[in-house]
Amino acid sequence: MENETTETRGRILEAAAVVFAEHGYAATTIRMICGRAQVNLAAVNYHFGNKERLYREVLLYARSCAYDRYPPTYGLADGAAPEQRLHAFIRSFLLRTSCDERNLGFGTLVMRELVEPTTALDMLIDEGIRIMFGQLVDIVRPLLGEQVEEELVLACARSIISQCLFYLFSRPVIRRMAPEQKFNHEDVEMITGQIMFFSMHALNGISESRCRRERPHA
Amino acid sequence: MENETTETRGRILEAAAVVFAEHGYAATTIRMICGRAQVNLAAVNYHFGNKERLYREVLLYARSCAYDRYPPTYGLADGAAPEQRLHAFIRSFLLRTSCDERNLGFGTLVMRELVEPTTALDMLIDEGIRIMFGQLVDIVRPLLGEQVEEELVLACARSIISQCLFYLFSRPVIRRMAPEQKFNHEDVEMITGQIMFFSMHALNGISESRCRRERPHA
DNA sequence: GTTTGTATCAAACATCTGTTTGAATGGCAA
DNA sequence: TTGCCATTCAAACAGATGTTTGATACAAAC
Repeated sequence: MENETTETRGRILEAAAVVFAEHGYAATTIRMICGRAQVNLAAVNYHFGNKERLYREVLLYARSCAYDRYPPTYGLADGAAPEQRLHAFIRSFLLRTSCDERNLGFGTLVMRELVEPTTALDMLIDEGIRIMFGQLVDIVRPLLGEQVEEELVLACARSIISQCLFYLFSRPVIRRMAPEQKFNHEDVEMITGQIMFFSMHALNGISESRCRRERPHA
Repeated sequence: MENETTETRGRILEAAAVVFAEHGYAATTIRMICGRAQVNLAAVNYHFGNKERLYREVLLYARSCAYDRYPPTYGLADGAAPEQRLHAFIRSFLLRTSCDERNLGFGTLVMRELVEPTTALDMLIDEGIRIMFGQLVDIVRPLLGEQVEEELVLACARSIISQCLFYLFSRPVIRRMAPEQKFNHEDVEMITGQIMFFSMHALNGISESRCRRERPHA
């Protein structure tokens, strides 16, 4: 055909991302996807083999879309200070997993995969989550001062990433308890600020208390 | 029959909680539940009407079991200090949502409901989540010092509850990245300690920085 | 004993599911 | 043209799903 990947294949991929994100793997039917993509029912099995393989390709496709738009260094200058690097990490994470249509529901797809793991979760962990968390750990380490145990760095990194995940997982609740929250770019800036505010106070406090322990009554 | 609620009904309720927690609403079949409960296929529709009404009753049943075992004041003496109250809140939250079989998968059920809301989510929010969060806010407020804006209290409460939710949502990932973590009672104590460590440093830092702003150069 | 109402059961129901099939289409090289 | 190949399509497939049905069992009430 015209392209190496046919147009039909692309339409299925985009439609499937939206439908899988909205309903989850089990509740999504191939008929929903084909209806939205306006292609024949058999097209999914022709182009992707079966539903599960389509789902795996959707995960990879949505992830590459979201990461292309919002890489972990989004809006960050070279040689920035650790605090700025943390700010950029949190902000790009929130943007990448936000409901922005052009992310193709990446955040929601991963969220669902975490809650109801399929065989695709290992793929996501090995090729994405592990790297992402490692980057955060490298940002947090210098913020905790010198000679800090790695276990403490990991615990702090978990505390920080958990605050980012909160606004991913609790979106349905927040939407009902605080409908004014819209999760647009403006809200992301504010949420980034709140997470930074809380976390930097924690990191600075931990760092200081450890200095005092090293050199008491100084 | 012998009891006001028949034995069959109870068996279905317990079996359904486990199966719904394990597979989610859509992927759970009535045949799975009845097979596990060793009752006839028609028993679900006889005792509960249909699958959705059974699911709602399961949510309420699992919640009451989990809250009976681990109330928000679990292990807390009267008149305890705010910091101890926060410790008890975090610990009971983690225990209540842990994988302990006698919680009937309450944590997992709520987690799934958050990710894929049904009409039952409103019920959970109005009768549970809102109250739980309000209790946390009341614990956090005195820890931030006097005359602090309510919006800041809410943001800090969100930062704290998000760390607790992390160990609920990310369990599948943690299980694969750090298999030594078992989420038993011992691990809960350790995780509680880590969340307290990070959060108290944050709260103290925020509280102090605001005092300094009130009385500069004091 | 007869009736009544609750509870259980095997079987069937209509519908929806993912997948397959075989024919039709259309572009392209020989 | 002819043959070839990738692609699309309507139709059908077998199996699973939630739900219903009508028969049966059984204890209590009359």
